[in-house]
Amino acid sequence: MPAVHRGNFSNRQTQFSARRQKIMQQRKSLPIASVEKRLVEEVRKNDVLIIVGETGSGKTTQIPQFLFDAGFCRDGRVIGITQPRRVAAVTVAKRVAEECGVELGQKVGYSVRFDDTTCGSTRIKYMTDGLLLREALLDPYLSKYSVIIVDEAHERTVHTDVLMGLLKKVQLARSSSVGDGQGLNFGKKNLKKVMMSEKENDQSGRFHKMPRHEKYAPLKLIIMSASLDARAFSEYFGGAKAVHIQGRQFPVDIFYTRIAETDYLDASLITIFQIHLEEGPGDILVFLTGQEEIESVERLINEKLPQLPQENKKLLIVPIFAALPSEQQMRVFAPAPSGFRKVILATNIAETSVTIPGIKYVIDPGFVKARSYDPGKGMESLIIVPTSKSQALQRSGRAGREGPGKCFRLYPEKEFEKLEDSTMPEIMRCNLSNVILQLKALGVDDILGFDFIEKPSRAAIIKSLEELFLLGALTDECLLSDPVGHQMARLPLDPIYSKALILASEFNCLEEMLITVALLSVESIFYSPRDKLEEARTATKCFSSPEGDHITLINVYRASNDFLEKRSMEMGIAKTEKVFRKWCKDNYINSRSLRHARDIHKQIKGHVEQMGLNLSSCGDDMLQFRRCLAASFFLNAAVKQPEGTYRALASGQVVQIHPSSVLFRKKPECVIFNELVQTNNKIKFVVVPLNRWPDTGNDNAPNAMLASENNNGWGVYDGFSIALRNKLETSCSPEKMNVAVGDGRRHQVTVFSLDNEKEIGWTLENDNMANNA
DNA sequence: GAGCACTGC
Repeated sequence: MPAVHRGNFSNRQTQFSARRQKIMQQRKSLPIASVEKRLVEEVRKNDVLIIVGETGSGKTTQIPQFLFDAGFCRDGRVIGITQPRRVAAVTVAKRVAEECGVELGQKVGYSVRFDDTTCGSTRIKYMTDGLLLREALLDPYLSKYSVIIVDEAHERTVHTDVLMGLLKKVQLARSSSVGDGQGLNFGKKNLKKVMMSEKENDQSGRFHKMPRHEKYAPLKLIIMSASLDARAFSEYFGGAKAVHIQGRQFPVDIFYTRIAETDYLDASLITIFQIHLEEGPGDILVFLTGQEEIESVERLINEKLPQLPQENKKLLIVPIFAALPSEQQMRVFAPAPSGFRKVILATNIAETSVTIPGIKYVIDPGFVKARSYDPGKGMESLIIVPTSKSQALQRSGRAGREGPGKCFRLYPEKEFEKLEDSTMPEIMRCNLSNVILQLKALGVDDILGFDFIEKPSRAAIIKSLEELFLLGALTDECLLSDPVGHQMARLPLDPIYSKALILASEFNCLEEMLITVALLSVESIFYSPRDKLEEARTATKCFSSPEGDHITLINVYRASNDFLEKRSMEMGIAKTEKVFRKWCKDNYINSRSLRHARDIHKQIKGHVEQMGLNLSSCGDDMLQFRRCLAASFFLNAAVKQPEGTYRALASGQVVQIHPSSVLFRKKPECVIFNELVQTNNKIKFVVVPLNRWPDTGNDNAPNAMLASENNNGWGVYDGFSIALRNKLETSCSPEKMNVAVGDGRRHQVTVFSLDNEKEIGWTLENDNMANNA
């Protein structure tokens, strides 16, 4: 290897200082630079400050540096900045470390799940909002922070919403009514009162005043938001002051159609060609609602393209959506070949998560596929709905990042005025079980009285409280149970998965359950592109198990493990990584999803080991594992009906097994499922991974299924407990069962024995359950 | 024999 010449070195020095100088200039030219003094002054004067910063103002990178320079990190305290997304936390931290001229992970660092670069001397810490929530579990007063900045608050993720409610309490606790160091006690409520009283008021959320405690210095809060939503935040924080910072965005001309379009896909197609033929150079970004639309528009363009004159055929179509393998996603960043115009067909991923360079034209049909949750049916749905005004603004802004742009909204201007101002916050349309479990763990006992910026419906809260109760996470008084509730709250998983792990420890199949919940926690690991459906099916067939999807998933995981172990002994890590991706590709497995599942597996394994759970394997005894699945997922049980559909026991909802399940044809008598999804308003269903009900039994652990005629009861009788909707629970043994029934009505209950799937009748009456069989 | 936007711990 040639020696490094002195000349080389000083050359690098020069390059380095040239870069520093450039960074200094860039910093100074940001719109925010001129208001540094004023901003710092406002932070000193106000405990809560709302900062409305337009795109390109530099607020995210500059404000933490201003506050650091103004002395907000004295005495080793930290400025924390939260982001809704990992990429943002990582990239912004890298940029700020460079601007400060320090090594990443020292004065400036980031912390996201699976990746923490911070150390004891970190003073400016970028992180995801969910991670700060987790931190609060260990340190309820967030004592090391002097300032917490919640960035992108207008996006209103569940984490952001919960965080703001929590920060409001922490701030109060750290200034006037400081707690006694035992956590934030916000008042206790009795479960029965909570569930039964319809006249709850919101007063109960105020927590007990406690003597002033000198231990904690006051906490400054900064909420950064886009303009439309600033007022809501200000009101929530008692009329907090809002300041506005100019951005640096190029003008975008907005065009509307004269009349409403009946077919927005067709309209998109026409607009694409219109821009291509009539407008100057620049790439086009089209917002569509999903993979299916993207693929069909791509096909339509390619069909029309040959009809164009030779000189106009230079159009490059690039799709992007989250489920697309990373290598294909990367294609959007590559510049189009000379003379070509790039047309990017994207889902919402291009709205905030991915910034694509070179966009001059945006086509916005005005629709989005949105998830919502019906607490009554316990069912999620994905439905195409109109965007909100702020979403439309966000989309059009994508055309003005590098120069003036144009946005074509495929609806009339008067329709825009009718749109909602902002998208409904996620917390209003999701299952709250996880949120509630975390709040309980943070010492918030009265969920109905919690000061949410926007309170979820009472029905949704009650439903989730009930679910947590049935899982054993809450006591009769609606407090976190010990140890189960506390253990569940510690695990970064859906509560039902956490419970499954705890039970698996008793069933001696924790290793199998760890693999299962890791894989259930990620996006599907099976990748089947439409044009290669048959090949994909053949490839995945060798993993599939007649015992259900859960066991099929375990088979894939074990196969990938075997492959990795064998290869990593033969070759280095880098090479292993490469052949691993090849292995995934050959088997039609999404390597990104599998990698993600492996990360989760590793993290959760660490947690359960710390918790002292019994990390054992049931080996090839899958019956034991299926018993454990039945006992864990009893809330998600369904039984076959005469006509071949299924009835979900918890809700009575009629559902069907999704064709992607290995049990789709088999149609076993009883199943447990992983999710219930309704798509596009039809009487659909989707029951993803299923476990076939065990068909051979074991006298010592007689698992059975309970289903009452009027859908009021459900549960799995596993020799330990029966859970019944409407009044809950009791312990029992096979011989003697005492089931408390609050409404005093007679319930006809059917028990499906696992031995031979035969039915045994039970009558449930008041507090007694008598065997009818 | 159908299809699932996007994040996050």
